[in-house]
Amino acid sequence: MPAIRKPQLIKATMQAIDSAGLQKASVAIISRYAGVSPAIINHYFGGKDGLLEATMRSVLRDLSNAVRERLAETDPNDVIARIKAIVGGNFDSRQLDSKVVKTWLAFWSQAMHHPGLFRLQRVNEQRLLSHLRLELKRVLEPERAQFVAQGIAALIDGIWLRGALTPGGINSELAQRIITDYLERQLPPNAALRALSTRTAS
Amino acid sequence: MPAIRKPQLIKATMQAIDSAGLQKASVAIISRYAGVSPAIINHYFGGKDGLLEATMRSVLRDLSNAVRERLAETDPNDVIARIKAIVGGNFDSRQLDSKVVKTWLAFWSQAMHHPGLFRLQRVNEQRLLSHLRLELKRVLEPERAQFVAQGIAALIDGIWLRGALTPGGINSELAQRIITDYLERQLPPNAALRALSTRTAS
DNA sequence: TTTTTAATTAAATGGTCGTTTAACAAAAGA
DNA sequence: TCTTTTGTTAAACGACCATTTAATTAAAAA
Repeated sequence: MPAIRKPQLIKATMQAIDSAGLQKASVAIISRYAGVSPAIINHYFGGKDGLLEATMRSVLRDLSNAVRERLAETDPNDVIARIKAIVGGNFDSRQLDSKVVKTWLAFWSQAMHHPGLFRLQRVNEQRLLSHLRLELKRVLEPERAQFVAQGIAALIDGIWLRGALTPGGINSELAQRIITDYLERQLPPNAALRALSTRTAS
Repeated sequence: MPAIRKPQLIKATMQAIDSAGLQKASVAIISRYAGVSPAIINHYFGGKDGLLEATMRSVLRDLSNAVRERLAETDPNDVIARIKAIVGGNFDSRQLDSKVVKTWLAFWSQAMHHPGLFRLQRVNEQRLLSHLRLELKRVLEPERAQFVAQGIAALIDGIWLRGALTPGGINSELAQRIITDYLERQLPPNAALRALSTRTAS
């Protein structure tokens, strides 16, 4: 099993979805993008369903990797910076090309009626929420942290959703400005300082 | 042409999408939900595409009607109340059942690759934005109004999107609380008063 | 080099798709 | 009532679908 084939087919799947839509992304079209025979999809993924699930997994993994990378190089005690890192990871330029955004939306819609994709989507959604809540709890009361986390998550997904239908795609800078602005108006005036002093006191 | 058929088929389409997804919503399945023959779809809508477009148009029309109704019975000079009316219309209980939300999302995803649906979606999106901007301009500077309008629109769509994958569906009360909270933190402290006094002075 | 295994494909299969055609039923008009 | 129009359907059509089979090519092992 050449290690090249799987990523190659996943990329071809995204191209097919980008240009024809999930509806018309048949194994014939996908394999044509990959320059291989249709039968090979069954050989590597056990069927079209397996390929689609792998493709969605790939999109979600890349996204959460972008978040993880940014969190890793952010001061563990700078709450505001950490939330901005989470947001920034969700608007990482590598993830914002049309191919990825359209695939993401197509799968979100598909997940409603596909248990495998549904579970994937849900796990990811919960992880985003809990990352946000974890940081927010250091500067807000727990229930308030939950509330704001939901607001930020809705903003992220809403901007992605609208970006999928905007000719120019997602405006990463504007997106982060909207969310940062939301965040700053939710935090107490000196939240950054308080978070730091809490740490030094413990 | 019995006037009953068209709405009947549109409703059947939403039922099919709700329970099987747009992918598997074939004319056979849709017509079975409507209790008629598959051929009748071509007779009334000229083809499956016509039915899908009519269904999307129906969903979007119902939504903007809900907004219009609420705006009509709101004081034209109470900016905050008017924005809340727009938001409330987008979370009207009549529009929030699974059938409608799933159909909405399926079409949003579909619109990316279907010029007819794309145009529909885009017109609606712009109308929401301009309704919001119009009101916000009375209490905020124009560019700030545009900024906040985008934030509110993203929150609305993001909450719908996330609601489509939440087992319990959209929590209308929480949704409106999140957006109202956002709005109030964006407005100057006495925005309501200022808007009113502007009117009485003109 | 020969043999064996792995990767790939062309072709065939059964199924479902959306649409069309031609026949049938029901209602409306004469 | 008889005729004509309208609404509806069953059946057939060709196209495309995902998947399987058996044959072919390429790589690895002997």
